[in-house]
Amino acid sequence: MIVLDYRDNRPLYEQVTEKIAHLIICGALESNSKLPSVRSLAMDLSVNPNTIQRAYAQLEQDGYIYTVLGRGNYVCGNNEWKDSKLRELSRELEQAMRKAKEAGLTLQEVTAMVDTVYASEEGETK
Amino acid sequence: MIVLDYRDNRPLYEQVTEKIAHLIICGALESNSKLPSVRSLAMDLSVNPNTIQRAYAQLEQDGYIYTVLGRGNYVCGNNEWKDSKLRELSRELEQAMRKAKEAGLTLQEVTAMVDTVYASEEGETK
DNA sequence: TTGAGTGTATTAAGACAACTAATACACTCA
DNA sequence: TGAGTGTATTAGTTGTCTTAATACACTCAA
Repeated sequence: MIVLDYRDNRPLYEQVTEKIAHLIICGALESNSKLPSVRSLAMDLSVNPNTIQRAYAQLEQDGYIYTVLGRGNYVCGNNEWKDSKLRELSRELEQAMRKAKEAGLTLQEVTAMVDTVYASEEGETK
Repeated sequence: MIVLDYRDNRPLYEQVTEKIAHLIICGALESNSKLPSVRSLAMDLSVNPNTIQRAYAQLEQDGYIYTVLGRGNYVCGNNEWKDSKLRELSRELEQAMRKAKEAGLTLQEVTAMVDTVYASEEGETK
């Protein structure tokens, strides 16, 4: 299911998190399907169960999966993770915008920035 | 000039940086006036000169002060730090905007956000 | 009820980075 | 030339991050 790269100097739990998130985004893991248990995946990858536990906790935090105690971990319904991520990024954007305004960024300048960012590719603004 | 707070768990150099930046922003330190030397301020605060050196380096990086080798550190001309900070925050804003767009934030939504942020106080957009 | 399978919590060891200090070096100017 | 200034190098201490070891708690089928 997953292969760890020990030359990668990022932590193991982060690699696991990223790879599983990628599988979910790609659609390789269907909604509500069961993920491998903490212990079995840990065995597969030859790491401690806590490492997988941390990755799963992160994935739950990010809205990719949900946990049922004593039963296992499951992939969230479609787009739940998308909404979660969008909300988070929107919060960050608004915070950055307020700080920039505070520092003196004018309405004209931020409007120009929006135009630039949203014109940089095809008009996929729905 | 400055009092360090040892209950504050932030690093000393950061406290020094912040307090001096505050004095400059408030106007308590005039443009082109000389700051205490690395060694004298270190003596005052009973810390190592390197700690002050690091704080001054940060302040220079942020555009608050400038250094003349062998002579000392001086407060920058008005608004130099302002421009520097504005540029930095603009970069961060644009980056946050691109990420949010990537995650699916629509043009309508970001436009609404701009309206909200820039309407929250009086129209000081010049 | 019980035991196998599951997630969770606590604690500790090792690696690593951040912070600060000690010290030596280099520049300016009276 | 020497006193005052900023700069660079190195090292010790401290704290944080990552991972593992281990024990605890929940679920469900037999």
